[in-house]
Amino acid sequence: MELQPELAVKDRLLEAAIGLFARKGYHATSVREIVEAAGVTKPVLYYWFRSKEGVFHALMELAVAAHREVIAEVRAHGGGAAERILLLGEKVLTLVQANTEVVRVFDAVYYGPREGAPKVDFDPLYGEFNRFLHALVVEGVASREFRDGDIEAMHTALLGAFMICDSAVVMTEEATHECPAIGMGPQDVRRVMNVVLDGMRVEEELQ
Amino acid sequence: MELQPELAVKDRLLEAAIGLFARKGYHATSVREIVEAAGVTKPVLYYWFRSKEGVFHALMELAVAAHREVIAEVRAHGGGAAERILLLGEKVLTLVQANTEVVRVFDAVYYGPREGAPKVDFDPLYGEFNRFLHALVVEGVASREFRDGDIEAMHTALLGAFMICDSAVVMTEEATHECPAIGMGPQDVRRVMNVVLDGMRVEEELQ
DNA sequence: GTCTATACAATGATAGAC
DNA sequence: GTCTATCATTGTATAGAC
Repeated sequence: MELQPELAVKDRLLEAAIGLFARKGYHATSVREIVEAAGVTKPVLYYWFRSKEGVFHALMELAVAAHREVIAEVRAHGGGAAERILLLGEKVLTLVQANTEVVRVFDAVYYGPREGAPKVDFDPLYGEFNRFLHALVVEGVASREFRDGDIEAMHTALLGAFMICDSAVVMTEEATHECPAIGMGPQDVRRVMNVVLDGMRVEEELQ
Repeated sequence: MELQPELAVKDRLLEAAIGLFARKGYHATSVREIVEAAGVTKPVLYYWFRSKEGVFHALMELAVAAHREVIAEVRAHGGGAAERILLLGEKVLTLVQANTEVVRVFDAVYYGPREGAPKVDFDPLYGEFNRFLHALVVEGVASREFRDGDIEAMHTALLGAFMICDSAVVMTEEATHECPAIGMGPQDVRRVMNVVLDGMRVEEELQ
């Protein structure tokens, strides 16, 4: 008994913070709102996390763990470079789809101003994804699955293809822009990334 | 005389706001900081703009005007679909490059939480770009310059290619992610978008 | 048009009782 | 561990003098 009684309150605070950070942003969310949503009082938050920023970093750790797991799965998976690239996009987007609120929080910090925002190292999230994708492109060129072309441009184009899909999932609500007629599920990431891959594959059966 | 004496103070306030919004974000920037940076006092800001949000909307109007002009230039330009798509990417990125601070402000609002942020209609900016790009893709398919493939996927992939280049320009400072070895100028947008276009062109001379 | 001075709500954080 | 009560600070915005 008394093993994990923390989880109740701590997780309630974290859950409340996710929702509020996603809706109002980190800066605009007050400690008072978080604790009210969690049904506790201010000192409780300062007890479990050291500060408002501590809540954010606890949230970050959870996201990094989930992200690492997905990358590891694709890393362990076999198949050609193109197929693994598609699998990577598909799996990460599935993760994004299951955690839109958390992604919204990170996107806001990533694209938002650094000053005044919580100090965050995005490398375990975006950096790892990015390096893995680059390695897959290099691998594909080495195995002559891809053309011996502009590797950095290929990498960047694939990254862009994934990023726009990711955005489309997270922005669904009011952003009419992004991808007009695409519902955006894991299958759609394949469609979009395949357009890029078509420009990378060696010349034989395109389509 | 007395023709445009407003411009001095008003523009100084606007310039100060751009810098602060870009560095600290809209919400985190206080009216006090803006007026101090502009060398005036608070009531002056409330006199020229109606509120803090009024400053933001004035900034938006300037951006929309510049953006509209660039789009119109490409619209008036001749050439094939692919060449006009590349020109569009190149020109808009040049505009982005010349106004990184302003773009940072809008990116933060676009990717950031809507609640608590100034109400903004992004359609004159992103929507117009998006629709024009889509039209160019449709045009290319109709003229058999592009393959008769997945139009929405092609459009989305091109959009992603441009967006990642745009991000790379704006995020240069501390974001090691995005595009690793690409400096990102107008030429680089062509490189990246060309990878996507290679997957769209009808089968003949790839490369 | 631009100033000084200030109203008034809300913020992040803490002291100290229980 | 969780509470009540309160701190100092900062936020947007305005009244009224010049």
